[in-house]
Amino acid sequence: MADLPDKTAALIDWYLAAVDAAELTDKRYPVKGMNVWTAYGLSARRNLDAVMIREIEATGSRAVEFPALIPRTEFVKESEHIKGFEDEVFWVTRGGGSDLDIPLALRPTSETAIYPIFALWVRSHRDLPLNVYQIVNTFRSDTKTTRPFLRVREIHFFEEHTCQVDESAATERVRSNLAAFRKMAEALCLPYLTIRRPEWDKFPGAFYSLAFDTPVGGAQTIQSGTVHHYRENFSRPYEIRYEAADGSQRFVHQTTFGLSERLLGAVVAIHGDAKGAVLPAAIAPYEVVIVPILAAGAGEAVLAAARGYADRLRRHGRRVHVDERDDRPGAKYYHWETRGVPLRLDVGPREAQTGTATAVDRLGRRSTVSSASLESEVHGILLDFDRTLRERARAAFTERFSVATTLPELTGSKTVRVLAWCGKEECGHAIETAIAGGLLGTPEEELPIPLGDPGPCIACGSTETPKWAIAAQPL
RNA sequence: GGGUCUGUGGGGUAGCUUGGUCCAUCCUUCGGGGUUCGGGACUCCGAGACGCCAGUUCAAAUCUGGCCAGACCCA
Repeated sequence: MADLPDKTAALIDWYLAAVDAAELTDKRYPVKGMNVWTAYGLSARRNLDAVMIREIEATGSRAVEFPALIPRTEFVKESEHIKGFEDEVFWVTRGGGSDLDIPLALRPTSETAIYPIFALWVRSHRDLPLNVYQIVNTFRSDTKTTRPFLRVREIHFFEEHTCQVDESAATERVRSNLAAFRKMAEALCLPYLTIRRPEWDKFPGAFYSLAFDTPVGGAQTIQSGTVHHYRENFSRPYEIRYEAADGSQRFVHQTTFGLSERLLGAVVAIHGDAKGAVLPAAIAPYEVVIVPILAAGAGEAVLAAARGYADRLRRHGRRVHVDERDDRPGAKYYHWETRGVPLRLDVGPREAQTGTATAVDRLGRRSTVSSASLESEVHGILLDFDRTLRERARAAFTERFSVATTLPELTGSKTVRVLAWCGKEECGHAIETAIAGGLLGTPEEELPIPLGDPGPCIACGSTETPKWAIAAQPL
């Protein structure tokens, strides 16, 4: 079995090989940026979806689904939005043998599909807030190099769209989304920083955009989600109005919250090691794989014990697989380690006889569990596994930021950089050029490294309105 | 968006300049058999490819064009 490329030396090469080896996706489909979801990968994705659904529904959001095709006439109503997306929209221009009178856009995102209908749904302040989400595929004709999960042209997209009575209610919805994402990231053991994007990089049409960025090594980050405040930018062109209690007609203030399979990519990139993927229990297709060790003569008793353990764990809601393939145990260990399974239980003649199992978690920690307390011990091991993953990722997270005080320092940077920025766009672009990446924006929360007040702008030296900002390269 | 390059079994390669000797080769993968089974087993038998579509030619993996996919560089 070929070893993976070194993760610290060549992160992207490691990532591509690790995703491939874990069989999370098959990238041989002959359309650029569109990959096949394998059974294993789809299972992980559905578990990820379940985490999103659980946390967003806890905040009162309900699932809807809108069509994938949007008439050009609706698509073009908000000018900033169109400018932002027109270069990457796939158009459907023919139906059967004839050209369509009105071309149909294959949604790159769903504002323009949803908002004409929101205008029908929202009549009164009693209809508000309107909080709905959908998990659908969206399409963007990205011209850059595509990468499984991180940059694809068919995106598995979670998008919440909301309508609120006014700006402050919308701001409150943004905060609620940030809190929901905090819980999702907790389940994925994923550290991140919430960053307010600069004006030129916000979502097209948004009032402001907040993004969740996770440093993954070197100066590189993965943007794993965004929350946008739209104010009335869309409700005006789409005429989403309501009658307030005082009888006046008002436009709603809107927000959106977007996530995608990038989260899965971020999880692989953050937790994976030299053996391959490492998946937190919340999204692992199998939380536990049982490997029966079928030494000559003891086969039946061993298999019976292994299957018995699996049944009991399944009754407790665990996702369990018994690897009964005719293969040697060592080969099976590597197989499941590459796929990131959190916990392995070995059951051989010894264990079958003593009523135990040998537990080895994906971090290589070994213990013996006894049949009598199987369910609770496995539960405890998985909790500890996630906790350790979280702590390990958090420790690495704090080391992935460093302060830069001059532009030349940004060149060839080995970490994400924290720097003082005056807020001017031209200075922002100078910073982006220097780091050969992006100015992610200004952090919305405390940074993981100690900081005083920001000094003069790293680009122009102005001391008027410097703020701490983050510069990085996209993976 | 512009440019350069690449595409050979499931994965990695040789062959391409100068068309025929080539349906090759190694490590793996897959199917079957046997010996095995507590950290990537061994062995035997077998399967499997020239990105796609045209063109040139007696003859195309090889030359030409278009398309698709991928990599890198520039904007």
